[in-house]
Amino acid sequence: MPELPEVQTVIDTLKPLIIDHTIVDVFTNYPNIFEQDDESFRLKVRNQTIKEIQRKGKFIIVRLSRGFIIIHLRMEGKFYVVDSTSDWMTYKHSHVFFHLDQDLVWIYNDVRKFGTIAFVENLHDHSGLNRLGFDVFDPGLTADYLYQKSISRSIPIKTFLLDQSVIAGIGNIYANELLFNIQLSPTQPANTIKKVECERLVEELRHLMTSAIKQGGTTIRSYTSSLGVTGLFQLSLSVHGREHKPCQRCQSTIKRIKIAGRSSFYCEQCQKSKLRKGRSV
DNA sequence: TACGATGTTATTCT
DNA sequence: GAGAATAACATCGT
Repeated sequence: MPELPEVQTVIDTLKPLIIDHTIVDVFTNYPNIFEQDDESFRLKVRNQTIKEIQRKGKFIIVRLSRGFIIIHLRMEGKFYVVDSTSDWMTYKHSHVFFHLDQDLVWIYNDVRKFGTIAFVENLHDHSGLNRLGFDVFDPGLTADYLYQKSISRSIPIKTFLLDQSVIAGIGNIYANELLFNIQLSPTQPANTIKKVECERLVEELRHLMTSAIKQGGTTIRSYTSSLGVTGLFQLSLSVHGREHKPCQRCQSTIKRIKIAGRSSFYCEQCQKSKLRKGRSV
């Protein structure tokens, strides 16, 4: 699935295709995708016009004339926008079909069916959105904020970075990349990270995400953004997926371990865990 | 063949 | 409350 840069790429690609179009009707062959009853979802969005598409963390927010559609692509969700006269009925793993005006079909496709779609009248009605901390690019995300949040957390820094209620938008790939870039061990407890390291974390995080978005998002395995636009950033990954390969900084061998059930790639030489008694700022 | 792994999040446990 | 385990599902590689 899409990480934040892919979500942004999907939004950028989708905007010119569906904004100002009206949803004529909605069909699904897998109602569980919806967080509510599929018939009530249909009645809520029918005859509404798509006004804007934005993002918070990895949630996609589609603003309608009245209310919002909140979409999370989870692991493998993606969109297609096709002409209604094409053979869209035959697409594999397509689960939701938004029939738009001017003979367009906006399709939600999800091999693993992990994604979610909901309609809400107001953004604060959505529990997933409510849980999120500051988005990666939200000015409220500062080193100080991160430091304060880390004080009560003994979990590995990598797990802390993946906690969407702290920072919204970091996924497994970018957590691995980020820690490699600033040379922190993924296993180091969050409450041993110094404030100056929080500053570097925030700075490098934005730099990493910005350059990934510029390159159209990462593609690993099955992901393609709408209309088959494929990201190119996977060529730029420094550690993720590079187990047994030489570290690009020191040539020693990249290791892979499990942290909180997620594959974590790192260099034992460059990313040594610094054990500290307490911590100084 | 069977099992483990895959970019995520919410829920349920201890 | 914090943190770990598990579930939702399909596919691919070992």
